[in-house]
Amino acid sequence: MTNGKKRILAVDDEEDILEILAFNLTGEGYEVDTCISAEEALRKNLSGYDLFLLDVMMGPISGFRLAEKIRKELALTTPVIFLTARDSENDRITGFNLGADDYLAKPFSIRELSARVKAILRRSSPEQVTIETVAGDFTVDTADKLIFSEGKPIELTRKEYEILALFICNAGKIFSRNDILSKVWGDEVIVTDRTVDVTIARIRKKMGEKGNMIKNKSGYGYYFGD
Amino acid sequence: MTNGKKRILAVDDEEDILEILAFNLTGEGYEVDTCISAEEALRKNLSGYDLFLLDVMMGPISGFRLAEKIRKELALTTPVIFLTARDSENDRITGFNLGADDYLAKPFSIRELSARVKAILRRSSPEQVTIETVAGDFTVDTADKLIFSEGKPIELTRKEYEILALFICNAGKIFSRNDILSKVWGDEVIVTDRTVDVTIARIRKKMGEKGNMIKNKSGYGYYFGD
DNA sequence: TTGGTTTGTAACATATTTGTAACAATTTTG
DNA sequence: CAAAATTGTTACAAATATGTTACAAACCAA
Repeated sequence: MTNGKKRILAVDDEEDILEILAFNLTGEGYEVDTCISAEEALRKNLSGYDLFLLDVMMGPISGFRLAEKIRKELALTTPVIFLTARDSENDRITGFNLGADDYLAKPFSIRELSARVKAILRRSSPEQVTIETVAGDFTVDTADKLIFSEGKPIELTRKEYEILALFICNAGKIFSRNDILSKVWGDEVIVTDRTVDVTIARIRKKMGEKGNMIKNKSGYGYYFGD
Repeated sequence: MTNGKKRILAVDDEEDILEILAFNLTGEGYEVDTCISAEEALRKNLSGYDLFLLDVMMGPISGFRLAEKIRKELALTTPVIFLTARDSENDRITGFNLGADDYLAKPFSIRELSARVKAILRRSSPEQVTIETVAGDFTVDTADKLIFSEGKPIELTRKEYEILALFICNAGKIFSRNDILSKVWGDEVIVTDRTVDVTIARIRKKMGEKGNMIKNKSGYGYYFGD
């Protein structure tokens, strides 16, 4: 997990379905890989995923058998959602015995898909309430997205908060503009690297006197601290 | 407007049983929801119920395990009655450790059922009159599902009540639209996240001058208080 | 059923945040 | 010490996010 995004592997023998899944879930902020068969999936490193979406009916190895292999041979507890047109009692029972966390009957609506995915992922990773404190009387509250200076919150927008939190939690470490761009903006978004400068100027202003805690090392980047 | 009816959630993998439960308890003046599996129940917002009726033997997640999740993961103290054909000493112990408030062995008579339910709800009611008070003269009465501002009740619908109660009981904590959706609507309901905005607008309006106690932090979500 | 209430959606109006470009100030380098 | 490169600052434009309204759909009690 490079950027905090949840990784999903979708396995289905229909190219169309894979495209729909990938397109929509990527849009929801997930990182989506796809496989056209169970065999292809088994050649991958499956331990890096947070969720599997498996078609039940495909090729020689069904979604059920793939799930079984994942659970038993690879000993993974990663949640699984089965995609299926079938809805008989028999199928459900087979699926649940294999530890299916949910079912999605085709055809499914995009909303239903993303709701189920969201629900499963949330359940498997409870929210964390971290409170980190750093020198210079700065406190970062990652739950409420607040940064305090001497006990008083600084009014920051989202990007501003993300940058300052990054700095404070890594005080002293120098971040190049590209580091900041990829960590705060993500890798898909393309903005001028001067945007970073402007955003930092805005943070400094909101920090008042303490604004000079954000330093610049010419030619390298920005960092926080003395 | 929220009515004062007690809400019961019945979970059993037999459709027939669910119908019997729903029909009879509704007739007794309760509001009854049903789920055909523990998985389905877990996708709901479970904090809004006053009693759970759980079948012990079902699917991959038994009633015992469901109760465990309710107690531990969701941190709810809502009373639980187990429905079971089994009656061994072993089962009883497991159930009571999980905080079972009663047992009902299948087949059970309707009279027995409603007597047990009434007894449990009466017993748990007094303690359920949780009254939490927060700054700004707001009081939440979780038993009657009422919220008072300066002693006077605000006329809220169910969703409105749930959101405002969530906010007041967690004053200062920021909730994203997704947080609110999954806590108030549950994970099985699929609605646009803008629905949250509209509902909050409605709450604010009903709160009158105090409406601005519900704040928004752009890009993050809503919270109550300063 | 019926009519009233609640809830969900879409469309539009505002407000806030973010991105860019231009230019000023500073630092680095030869 | 200049010239070049880098960084700081400002004002404005574009993109996002939120507030609000009206109406449709779902729900519920009689």
